[in-house]
Amino acid sequence: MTEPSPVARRGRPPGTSARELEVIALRLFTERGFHETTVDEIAATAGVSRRTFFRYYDAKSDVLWNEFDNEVGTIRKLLADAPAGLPVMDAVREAVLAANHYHAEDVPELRMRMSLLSSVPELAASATIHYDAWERAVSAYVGARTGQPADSLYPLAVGRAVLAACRAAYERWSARADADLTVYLDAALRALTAGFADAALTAEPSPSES
Amino acid sequence: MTEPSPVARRGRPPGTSARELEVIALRLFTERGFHETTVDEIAATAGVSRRTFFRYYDAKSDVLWNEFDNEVGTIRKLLADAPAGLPVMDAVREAVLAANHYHAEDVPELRMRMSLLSSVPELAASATIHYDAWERAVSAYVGARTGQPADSLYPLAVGRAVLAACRAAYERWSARADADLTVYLDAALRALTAGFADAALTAEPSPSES
DNA sequence: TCCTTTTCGGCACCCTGTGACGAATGTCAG
DNA sequence: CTGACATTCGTCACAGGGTGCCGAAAAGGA
Repeated sequence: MTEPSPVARRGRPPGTSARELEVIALRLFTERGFHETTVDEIAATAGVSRRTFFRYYDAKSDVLWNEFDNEVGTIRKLLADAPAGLPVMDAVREAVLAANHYHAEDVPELRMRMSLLSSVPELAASATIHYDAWERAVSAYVGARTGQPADSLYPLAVGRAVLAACRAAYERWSARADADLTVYLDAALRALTAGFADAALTAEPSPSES
Repeated sequence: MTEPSPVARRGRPPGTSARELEVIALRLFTERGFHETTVDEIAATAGVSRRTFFRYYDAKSDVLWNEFDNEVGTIRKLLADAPAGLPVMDAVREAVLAANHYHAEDVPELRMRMSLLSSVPELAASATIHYDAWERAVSAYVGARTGQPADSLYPLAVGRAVLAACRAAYERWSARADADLTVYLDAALRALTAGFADAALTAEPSPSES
């Protein structure tokens, strides 16, 4: 992501990386379960000490939120470049969809991560803090477009409701695995923009390629 | 709440109650902060041991979710009694508003609790599990009314989006304290049902009686 | 070789949460 | 009054998450 410096650095070289810890943790969590895997085991597998793990991540659960946190920056950028004439909710939907196009080779890992995040209560709880930044990215855009403070009722409600719809889409996609993630996201966000007026318009996506 | 048995019970009488622990914890959290207050201190103030606290609540943070958990039952009941002719989203909005009428004397405590729940990250994280039951109450109703499984995309999205809008209302009410909570809830839910089409319809409530 | 920089490891410590088990405190039956 | 029963409580031990502290390790640069 950010390695424009193949130049030799100064101090002792890192013994691992945030990404390596993430991959190892995801594997161990999937194999043995989240609660059954201790931070010591993750660190030991990576060949570092427990103390070092907590230098890369503030909490055990944070190790699975790397990619999601990156998505926030992507959405901010997409919203900033959205055409000013586009209706607000359309701009939001398109930005969210664009930020959720994954390469086919990344899908299996994405599935595992989402499966854990929705099935393990402790991980679901850790979501709140990370969701917050995502919501505020949307709220900030909506506030700017409507000329209201980002923390007033309308932008706040939009930001949270949009994430709520996306979470529903994530969850159904994760459970069914029969269509592209963006199909679910599009359906949920269109239903939201329609005020959930007609349930028939939001039937489950029909099977297609994943 | 449930004390239809003034008859003498059998074993050793309880040394405290869930409610007493809640009041004590709320006071200590407000005075010293959540993280700065240990479970030992709460228990000691109530005159019981730490182990006993965890017999009343599964986690330190659960102590502030008592009332909210009760609200879920109320909403379920209100939705069950909603007239079948009423549009789904209207029924949901009316049920939520009815469940959030508080006596004036309960408002200060409600404010303190909500203030903590939204300002302390650790408490915000604990919200997920409790919100889940709330969302499922709405999803179940929406699923029943639309003839879809409660865990399919549309009911799921509605349940979560409704809660999201309510949380935005809770937060603004908590921050401004200038109008009745139901005014904020009504505004947020109407904006949601309108698909967030017109921001002007969702200006902040103007000052009135609290 | 010595200095600076950066990361790492180990240790001590506090707190949350849980299981086990016996003691405390009440009612009820005889 | 006494013993059986039921329910809650307190103590203890323990695993694990998370943090502050400090010296050691491993690099580059002068």
